[in-house]
Amino acid sequence: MQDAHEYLIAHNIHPSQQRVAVMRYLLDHHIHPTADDIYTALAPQMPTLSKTTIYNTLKVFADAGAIQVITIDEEATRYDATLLPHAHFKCQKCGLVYDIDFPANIDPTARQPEIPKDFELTSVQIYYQGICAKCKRNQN
Amino acid sequence: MQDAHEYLIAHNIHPSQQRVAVMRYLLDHHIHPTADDIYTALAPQMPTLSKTTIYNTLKVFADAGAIQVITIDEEATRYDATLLPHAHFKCQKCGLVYDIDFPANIDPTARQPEIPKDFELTSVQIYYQGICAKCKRNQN
DNA sequence: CAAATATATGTAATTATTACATTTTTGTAA
DNA sequence: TTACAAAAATGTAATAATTACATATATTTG
Repeated sequence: MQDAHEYLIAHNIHPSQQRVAVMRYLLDHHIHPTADDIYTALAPQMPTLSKTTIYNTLKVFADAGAIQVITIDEEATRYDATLLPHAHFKCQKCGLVYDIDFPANIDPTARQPEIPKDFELTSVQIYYQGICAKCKRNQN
Repeated sequence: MQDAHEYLIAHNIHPSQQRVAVMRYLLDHHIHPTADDIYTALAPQMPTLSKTTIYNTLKVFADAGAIQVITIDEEATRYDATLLPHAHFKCQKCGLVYDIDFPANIDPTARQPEIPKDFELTSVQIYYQGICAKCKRNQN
């Protein structure tokens, strides 16, 4: 559980009240929330909070490389403050997105040999889909 | 360049005129089109074609496992008739999505050891992002 | 303090996608 | 072939995520 304030400063992001709140939420809830999830969670304690602010803030974070943008879900973009490389698994029944260790033999910080040499690589995302254990158990 | 009609039958999909047209487009254009791309391309030759039909058709294809659904792009879902496992690279400048060979040491048809044993795996998508060679050259 | 800049807010627009009711086409059996 | 049922296609309207934009508030700096 890191300090959101420090984390923002470390990424050269001015730590406004709203930004700290959003970042704290992301650091404390590794559930890959959507913009709406974050807004719904924070709005009660921040009556003037605007959903546009959530979107603006997430864009600032993403542009600064402070969070990962996850597009595994067709419906809505999800966000993840964990920068350590890891993959994601989306359950097709319940919709939950799980963290998965990165495949041992892929080093996402290294150049991927399959990509043409004159392409510049910025990020690697690995998305698995299937059915999670809980949903498998509940199947009739 | 495969025959769309045969391809549909091989996947137990009734080959209506519209479905054949959509599948033919996907087989002939490996550009990872959006639903709108497909509609825009086919509408001139099929005056009664409806965009809803495009969406319905793509859902039928996806459910039958005849195409891949690609969510690398935040804006719109993209579709790919190539079933051979491969990764994708999205250029952050021009937005083009390129095909990339799958990492040699990942066999997507095999069980991925990082996933819990009681999870059922259906698909693996690997998405790279960065800047393609063409856009790098055109940078000023 | 005052001006400039950065950040936040609210409303309205945009747009991909889906829901749903209706129409058309296709397959089948009398 | 004709009639009926099922499948597929169509059009319109709704939904919902995201963005554009104008305005307001807060913060920094001279």
